[in-house]
Amino acid sequence: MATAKQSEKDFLRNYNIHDYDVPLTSVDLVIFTIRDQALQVLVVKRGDHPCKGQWSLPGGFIDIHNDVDLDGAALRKLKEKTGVEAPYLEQLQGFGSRNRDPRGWSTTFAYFALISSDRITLSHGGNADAVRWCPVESDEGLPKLAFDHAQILDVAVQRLRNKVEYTSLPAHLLPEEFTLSELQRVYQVLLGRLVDKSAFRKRIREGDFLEELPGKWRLGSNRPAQLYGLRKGQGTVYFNRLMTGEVGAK
Amino acid sequence: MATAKQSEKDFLRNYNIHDYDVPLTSVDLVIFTIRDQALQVLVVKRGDHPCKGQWSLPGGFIDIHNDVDLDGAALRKLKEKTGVEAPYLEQLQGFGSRNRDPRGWSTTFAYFALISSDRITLSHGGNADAVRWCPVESDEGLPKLAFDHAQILDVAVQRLRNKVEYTSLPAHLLPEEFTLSELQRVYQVLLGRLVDKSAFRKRIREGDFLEELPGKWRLGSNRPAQLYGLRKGQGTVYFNRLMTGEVGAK
DNA sequence: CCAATAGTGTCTTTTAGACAGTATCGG
DNA sequence: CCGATACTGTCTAAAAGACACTATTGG
Repeated sequence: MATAKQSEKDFLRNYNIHDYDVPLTSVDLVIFTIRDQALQVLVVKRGDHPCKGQWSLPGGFIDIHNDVDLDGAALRKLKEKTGVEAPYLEQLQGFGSRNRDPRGWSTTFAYFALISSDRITLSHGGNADAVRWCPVESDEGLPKLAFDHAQILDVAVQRLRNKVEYTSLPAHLLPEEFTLSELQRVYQVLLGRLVDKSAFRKRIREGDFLEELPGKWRLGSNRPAQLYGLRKGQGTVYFNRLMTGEVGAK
Repeated sequence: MATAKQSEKDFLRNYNIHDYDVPLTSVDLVIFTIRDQALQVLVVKRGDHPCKGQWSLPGGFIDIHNDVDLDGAALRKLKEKTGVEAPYLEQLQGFGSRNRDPRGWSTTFAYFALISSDRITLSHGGNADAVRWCPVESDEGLPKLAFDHAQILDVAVQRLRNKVEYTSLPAHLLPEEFTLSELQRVYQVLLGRLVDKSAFRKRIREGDFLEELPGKWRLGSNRPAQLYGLRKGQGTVYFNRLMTGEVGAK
């Protein structure tokens, strides 16, 4: 047994990754928010080669001396761009091919994040217009993205829209306190259709992931609205049916 | 404009990945099948360091000179181990950290595959018992796996069991021709519970992803059963509700 | 009082759930 | 005829869908 262990030790001592041809590895982020009643995504202007000057998703190489794991690397990059500490962050999908980066075979771990737009101050590196929000839908609003980032964004939007149908994810796009009507509007923006108020509220109530904030109200020139917050220590709720209804269908 | 292009060319000419510290990158496979009415997974005995002699999931480094993209790399490895060409293959999740491999910071793209056990002849490299199927459940059946492969397997099993509740995925675990009862048994094995026959068949019929094979029957000492096959050119079907029923609940 | 938005009640329609029943083979 | 498995029909219960109704503010 000592021999086998010794043999492994010898192997590791002699192992040098620089002897091999390996792909590049990065982490890229698709950071979503709701602004002006529309789904928007964060893009940055590249300051370095390759694709210098083009817009792209925020991201970059893994720093093997400082990053501990993939999630950590993604969180680090999110913090660098937005200052946000603990939003909703989920691994989206890996992408990798010999073509996607002119420097050679490269892979990326794409993450997608949901944040409330009012929690953020965009950190513009040196360049003043280096970071901005873009509406996902409008054809003129979204610039051509570097690398395969348009494809990554597509996959992310699909995944988000899909999950809206059966999860409580959209709540992460709102500030800490919000009304049910505000939440419903977010769902409607993401779904691209109106949903029935009564059915929506029944659904949310049964999901049981919100808590009423006692005595807190959104005031206006109408009936005050109860404020809610995400129930602590409760992850994403998966409903057991899709949201199939549409208002005015009959 | 010519200057910017030239600048990018100069940059790429001088770029050498060996100047940087990058992580290792591999692709690992969780290959599922149904054998003996149980969910089983393919494991291989490692022939090389590190973790030589330990069981692990099949996989290995990306070959940047021959692989075109991630999916291609995964398909190549699947073919090497099982000879299967076109099963159900889906990217599971990326894993990466400084600890998971003794050689240093490493990442892996885990895939999961579903295949029919009767389509396969395991290709035993040089070593006769280098590849085998293991039941996923039984505690004694599954050996300790190298690296973080136990965790990867866990995530894969969770994902599969989850998708069974609302997709047509389990059909890929059967041979080309099968009966509805056989399909129901697969669902039951994966769900770990019995489901009502009538409700099951209604669900499958409405999913409309199977086609009756006219004049083909499974015979026995009972009423013959209609054989079905997957409808061509139709991807996975997502039902809009979970399979909530349980037999004998009332 | 009116406009505007918040929130609830109720009837209808759909569909899953439960289980009993019929069908068709070999022996 | 019997055992076994395939397949269908029907009643019931529960939930979603549709929409009208009431509630409460500011002006």
